[in-house]
Amino acid sequence: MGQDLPVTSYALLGLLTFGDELTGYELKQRADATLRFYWVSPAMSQVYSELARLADRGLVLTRARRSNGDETTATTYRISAAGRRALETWMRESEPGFSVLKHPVALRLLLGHVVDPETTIAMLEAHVEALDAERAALARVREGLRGRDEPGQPFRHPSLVADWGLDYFDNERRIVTHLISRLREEGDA
Amino acid sequence: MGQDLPVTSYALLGLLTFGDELTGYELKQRADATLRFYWVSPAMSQVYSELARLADRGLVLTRARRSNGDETTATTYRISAAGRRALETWMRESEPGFSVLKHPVALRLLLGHVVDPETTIAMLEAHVEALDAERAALARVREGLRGRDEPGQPFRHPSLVADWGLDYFDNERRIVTHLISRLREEGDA
DNA sequence: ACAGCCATGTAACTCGTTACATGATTAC
DNA sequence: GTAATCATGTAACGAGTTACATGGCTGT
Repeated sequence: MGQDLPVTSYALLGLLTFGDELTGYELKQRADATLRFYWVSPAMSQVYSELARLADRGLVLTRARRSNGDETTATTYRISAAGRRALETWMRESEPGFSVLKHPVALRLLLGHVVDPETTIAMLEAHVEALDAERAALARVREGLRGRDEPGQPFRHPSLVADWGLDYFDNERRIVTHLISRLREEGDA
Repeated sequence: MGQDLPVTSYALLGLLTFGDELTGYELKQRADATLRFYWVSPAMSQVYSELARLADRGLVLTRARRSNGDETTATTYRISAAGRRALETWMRESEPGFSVLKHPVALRLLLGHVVDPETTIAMLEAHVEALDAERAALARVREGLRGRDEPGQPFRHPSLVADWGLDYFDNERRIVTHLISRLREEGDA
């Protein structure tokens, strides 16, 4: 039956459990706003192909929207009862597995002996700036959940995850800043 | 010339800059010990195909080891001068890009409204255990670098990255433990 | 009129995985 | 003798990307 799907499929399906009905385009935007921080935001083309597969298996239902005359320009998707069951079974019965981190900055620091110290320091400084920008983007998302983020409310769990993410960014910034000063001290010595 | 390679190729090439000569098998072990925490440890089969590609481009040099009679059972790889240049150019001239995190536990917490609170709490508790195990594995790696981890010594940078990783694990544990108590309080209310 | 966003998809391709296949050496 | 580890690869496949192609609608 519910032949196993990749995690990204379930992730997209999960984004449809917040009570609304979205176009592929809108789903991509939601993924960019949330999923991106903890998983990946699939390319536009993949969003469409995943939705097609989910529809194929009856896990989402489609509806034509905005029919002007004969032209149908948009299709919206909503999760089906079977989709909810499949998602719940997946959550309950499969192992999450451990996180996979692809951290190009850490990788390059590992190989720091290949370049001069200034290059490494500059890279870490740029990383701090990037972290600040990402943190700010997540903070805006978090703010958007205010008012519906209490226990029992619809965005309770998204808020918890966003708080986790913000804390992660704060800690990462602290570590990297500390690494920079360690490297600077070596340079002066 | 140095047609662009995927990051994983450069990562493997970088693991050969620590002054020794390894078989594919040994390189995989080194990747499991280090790369795994900040990047990915490629499958055995990919290690061999990446090495073949690197050799093809002259970035690594091969040598037959352990020839008993006529049989050659192992090939070792070392980085070439061209390989060092290519790696340095890559480090200096390409943008690292931002980290990609695939965090199945965060993803499932995001969708916590789909299952009952106990399921979510149990998942987070299992995650704490997994974190402890990973932290311990990294701590063993870090210990193995003691004595060669001072500024100017060969494992300086690997040590910095390992310290970063340990700090990350500590912080993650703290956050997740806190999330568990938040969820528990809600359950009691 | 033109830019930018909304909206949908196809095609080609690469990365990386699992499964499979083989065989030598070492430890108990 | 048999299990684990060392050692090397091939083949099939799937996930996910970029590039390409198309067109409507909205604001200036």
